[in-house]
Amino acid sequence: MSSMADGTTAEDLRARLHEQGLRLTPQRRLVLDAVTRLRHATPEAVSAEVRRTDPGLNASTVYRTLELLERLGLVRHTHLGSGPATYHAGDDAGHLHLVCEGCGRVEEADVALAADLVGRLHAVSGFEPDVGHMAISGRCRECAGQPR
Amino acid sequence: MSSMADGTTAEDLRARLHEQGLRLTPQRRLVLDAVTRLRHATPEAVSAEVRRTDPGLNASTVYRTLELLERLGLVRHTHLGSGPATYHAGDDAGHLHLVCEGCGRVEEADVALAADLVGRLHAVSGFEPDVGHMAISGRCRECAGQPR
DNA sequence: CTTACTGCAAATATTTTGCATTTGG
DNA sequence: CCAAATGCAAAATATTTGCAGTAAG
Repeated sequence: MSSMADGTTAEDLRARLHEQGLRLTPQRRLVLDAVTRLRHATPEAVSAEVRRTDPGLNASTVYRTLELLERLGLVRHTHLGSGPATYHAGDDAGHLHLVCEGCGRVEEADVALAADLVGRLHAVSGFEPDVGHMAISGRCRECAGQPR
Repeated sequence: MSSMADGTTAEDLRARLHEQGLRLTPQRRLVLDAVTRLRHATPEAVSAEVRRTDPGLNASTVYRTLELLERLGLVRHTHLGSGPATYHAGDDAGHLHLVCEGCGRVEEADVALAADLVGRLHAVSGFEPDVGHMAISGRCRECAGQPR
């Protein structure tokens, strides 16, 4: 019940680590699992999730592991507004993040919606947006009318 | 040399404050001046700037003042990547922020470039983006090719 | 065995808060 | 005068780091 297609991801993980003389530890497996399962999880949330399995797993290990997994290209992080960054599995990168200033919820939207913007930006200033990393704040349908 | 058209802004500030029974203090004037002069300044940068005039001005006053000015609609903040938020004068809001992951520089672009995206998002999910608050990370022309 | 990894505790960095004193109006 | 604002110091939050012990391969 802890994983679905995670067998593949775990193999990936092992392979990527060994390529660089690094080791596959239970902690690293747990962190990757948690990020995959939770979407848009803060380091704090990841810690809470992994501790359900290993209550002794330390926060600094979570931070170090997230950083490592990002270097390996297995997870990515985005800054959604004021709080801590949120992490998501790397193969889950193909969407825009819509952050509601009213209720704080995070929606996702197809990156294709930004195709026009990407093209224009590139034409105008040579800037190459990292679309999957883009956080757009605003108001969701429900919060749209309300004052604040 | 400390202000150009700031006389207007200072009047604005006084008026807005008095509307709500609040007071115009030298500290508040200095903070608004600094935000206007520096573009995209972190609270830290604002502190440094105001201390050039008033070395005793406390950091917590800067934080409190930035929050106040934002409530009054005179400044806005944006989260540009990992660091602290950056503040800019409110009437300076009409641009997108392009943050380069390579060199860290912040470019600005016309909000009109995002018109298509805004329309599509609204159509698809009812989401109303706050365009002036949008931070887009990616690679600027200079850093575009490079590995990382 | 060897060296990478973890846990822990302490150090940083950033922002917030309570309270006594000062000050704008 | 009096309520609002500041300065200061301590608290809260978020993240990083050094190091001694543990464990992957």
